[in-house]
Amino acid sequence: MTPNNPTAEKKIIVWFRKDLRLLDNPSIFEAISNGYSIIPIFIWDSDSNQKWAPGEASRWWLHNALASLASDISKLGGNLSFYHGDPSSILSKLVRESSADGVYFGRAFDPYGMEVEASVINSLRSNSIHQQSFNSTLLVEPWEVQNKTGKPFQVFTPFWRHTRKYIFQEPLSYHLDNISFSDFPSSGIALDDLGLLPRLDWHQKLHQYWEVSEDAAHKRLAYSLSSVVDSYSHRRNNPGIDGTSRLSPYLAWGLLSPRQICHAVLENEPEGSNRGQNKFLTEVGWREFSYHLLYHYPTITDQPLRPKYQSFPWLNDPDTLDKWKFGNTGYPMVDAGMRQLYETGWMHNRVRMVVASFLVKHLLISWNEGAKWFWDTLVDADLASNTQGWQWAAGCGADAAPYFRIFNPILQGEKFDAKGNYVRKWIPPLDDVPKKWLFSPWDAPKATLEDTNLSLGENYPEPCVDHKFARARALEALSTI
DNA sequence: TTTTGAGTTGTTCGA
DNA sequence: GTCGAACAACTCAAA
Repeated sequence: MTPNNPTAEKKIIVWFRKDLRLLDNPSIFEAISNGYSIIPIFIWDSDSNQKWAPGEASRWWLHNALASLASDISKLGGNLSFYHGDPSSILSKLVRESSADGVYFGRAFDPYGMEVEASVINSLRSNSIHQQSFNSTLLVEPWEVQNKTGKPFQVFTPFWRHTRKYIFQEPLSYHLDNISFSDFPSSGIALDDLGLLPRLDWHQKLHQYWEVSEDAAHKRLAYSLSSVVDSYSHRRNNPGIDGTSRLSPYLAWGLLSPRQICHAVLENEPEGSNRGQNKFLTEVGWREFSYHLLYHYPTITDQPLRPKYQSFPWLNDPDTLDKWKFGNTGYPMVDAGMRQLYETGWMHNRVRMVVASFLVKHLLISWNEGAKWFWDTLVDADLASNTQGWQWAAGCGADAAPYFRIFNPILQGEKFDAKGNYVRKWIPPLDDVPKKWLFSPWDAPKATLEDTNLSLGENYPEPCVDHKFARARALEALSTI
């Protein structure tokens, strides 16, 4: 569509969704390529009735990411506008008012995002408004990959064998100075009026742990390249050190693209064949795999991928669930993880597996409960990865792991937090407890504990379940299905 | 269609 | 303390 007056400014609306960045953004690239000035907007379209509406920590991150994006845009002479409501009607109205040529946006792959998108496409089409969508968040879109029988993959390794080649992509090349923003005045509302920040101010503390901006994402990426990637295959398992990328929250709202990450890693080692690099890139692959699964099996957010798990005899035990949520199970490795999560909005990946296995197998509480809690408390909450991770832990997902794999929370601590830095950091009463009893303090002789600050049942709980008993009970429950 | 090989991240037991 | 086997047979991908 061309404007009636060729000398008039050509305008396009860029609808930011889960791609809150200026670099490597296909909507922006396309706008530049076509000589458009951009009207940048964000629409908050969730309400409390919507299933899997972003959780509290995620909204905190979103709020700050939007503030940062708005500031970056204003430095370039633009103005990011915010709207609250139904994207279809907002976009149609905005195109009319601004006489923009149309709308560019990134595609979604989660059930709700796709529903919104379908309705937007219909509504714009029926109003003869030009719209174009792009892949702005994945290396490869879920429908581009299939196995030889034409079906979606359900096992990671063959999936990655087919998709790994997509790591060799160049980020889109353009200069920020070449972006031109339209001076169309904002008809939106203030960021604060989107109501993203939780009413309780527990989120205030998150600021001390996270810098939320596109710049910060690149700083962290640079740190990962210098100090994480090469030693990733072993250091990533130790939760007491800074051995992981911590890029997940930046990826979740698209402050960084997976393509940017892969490209940066491969600049040092073009084949990506160094062990640490390969492992690191494989984690990006797991994110892709999670989206692949969510797209092809959208019910897995709530239902097990393996149907026979529908009859699993989960326990309904709110009191014990609460102990787990707030880090009071009495198992230091589990509690350290849950406390780190509640305090910082993030948990080390190794510990996520331990706490998930504990909830699902030791406590026999449904993975749905764990997924909901993570969804609400993680700053990196991502529906695809969260769903995939929890189903994996519960054994009902796309993973052929044998069912008898039950993490031993004591051994996991001894193995991966060998020095005890991690549990001591998050559970101060354990400070003086000797290493031998650090992960199972209830086994320590009374005399040993007398020399420490630890007082079981007072400043740290007794274990809420016996490991041996719980393991046997889990195997028994698993044998019933 | 049938068959075969292989599968992110583990634990326990006994030699 | 270390090491290999058993756990118990499942599901998917590909030949």
